[in-house]
Amino acid sequence: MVLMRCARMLFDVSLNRDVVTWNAVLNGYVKCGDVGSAKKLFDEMPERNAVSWSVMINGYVKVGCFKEALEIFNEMQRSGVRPNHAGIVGALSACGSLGALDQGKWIHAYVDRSKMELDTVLGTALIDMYAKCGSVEAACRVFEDMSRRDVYAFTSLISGLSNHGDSVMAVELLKRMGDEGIKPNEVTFICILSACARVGLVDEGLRVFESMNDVYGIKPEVEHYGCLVDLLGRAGLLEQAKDVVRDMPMEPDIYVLGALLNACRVHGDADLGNEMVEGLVSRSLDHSGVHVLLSNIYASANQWDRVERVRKGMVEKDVKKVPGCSLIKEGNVEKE
DNA sequence: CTAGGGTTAG
Repeated sequence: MVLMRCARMLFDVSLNRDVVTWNAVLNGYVKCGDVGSAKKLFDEMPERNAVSWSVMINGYVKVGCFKEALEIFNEMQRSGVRPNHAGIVGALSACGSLGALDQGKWIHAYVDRSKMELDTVLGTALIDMYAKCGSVEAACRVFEDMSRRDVYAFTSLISGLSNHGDSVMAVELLKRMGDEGIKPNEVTFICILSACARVGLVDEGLRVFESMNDVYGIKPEVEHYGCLVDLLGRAGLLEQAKDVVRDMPMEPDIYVLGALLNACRVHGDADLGNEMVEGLVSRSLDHSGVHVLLSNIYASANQWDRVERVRKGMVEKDVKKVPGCSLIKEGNVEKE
């Protein structure tokens, strides 16, 4: 933040300001997450090239303003500047988040028409866009069209297949990665494990979890334990899920416990849910989502007096939580 | 080659 202000001052007094320099400052604002200042500067620029536009597009994507990102992309088309790979990738990512399939298809056609090379980054962006827009078939086609596939491309398709319930294909892709000599990473395993959890492929999921360390040399992190607890919990194997939480080599985080609580809700084990929440409070782990889950557990078990107690406790805790939350957020921003 | 780009459970 402070560095950015210094950079801006230097920029303002410098005499030799070409597009490259303007873009560097523009990019500085975007890196700080300050798209507002970036847009102001962008509007003042005497000359803009493809990089200027792509920085703005990706700046909006980064802060979740996907509509604005697509508006900038369209404006770029009107102004006659040809988009570069980065601009296309940013626009595709916005399409995926908005579920804008038609716009995404148009961009795909544009990529083909202008003979842009389908490299791993552009290919992954297309796979991701199609998968998020609900067209897994198109995502698969792009995947096969690519001349080279890396771990991002594989993981993106695995995630897409998983979200559409095709977990068997997702696990098969893990095997295919081996055939193509691509090493899965920690993100790949999160996608595979959650694919197995979704459709109840318990044995397959357990095998994959074991293989992480044994075959691929990747130490499971807390996120992977969260998937494992979810896998067992959804299948109704509450005791095994509880054992995992007890024996895991690190402190369970809110998602691990959330997965276990959710399993309690689905399988109607209000007592285990209650036991867990007491554990949570004693370790001062707190999250409003836990209270929502807990009250759903009691509701499923027809224990309405307990639902009421959770509701009261929630209100109290949420009031206490507000200053703490804002402190943490400010701390993070100040680090920049 | 440059200022710019892709995957994540709940």
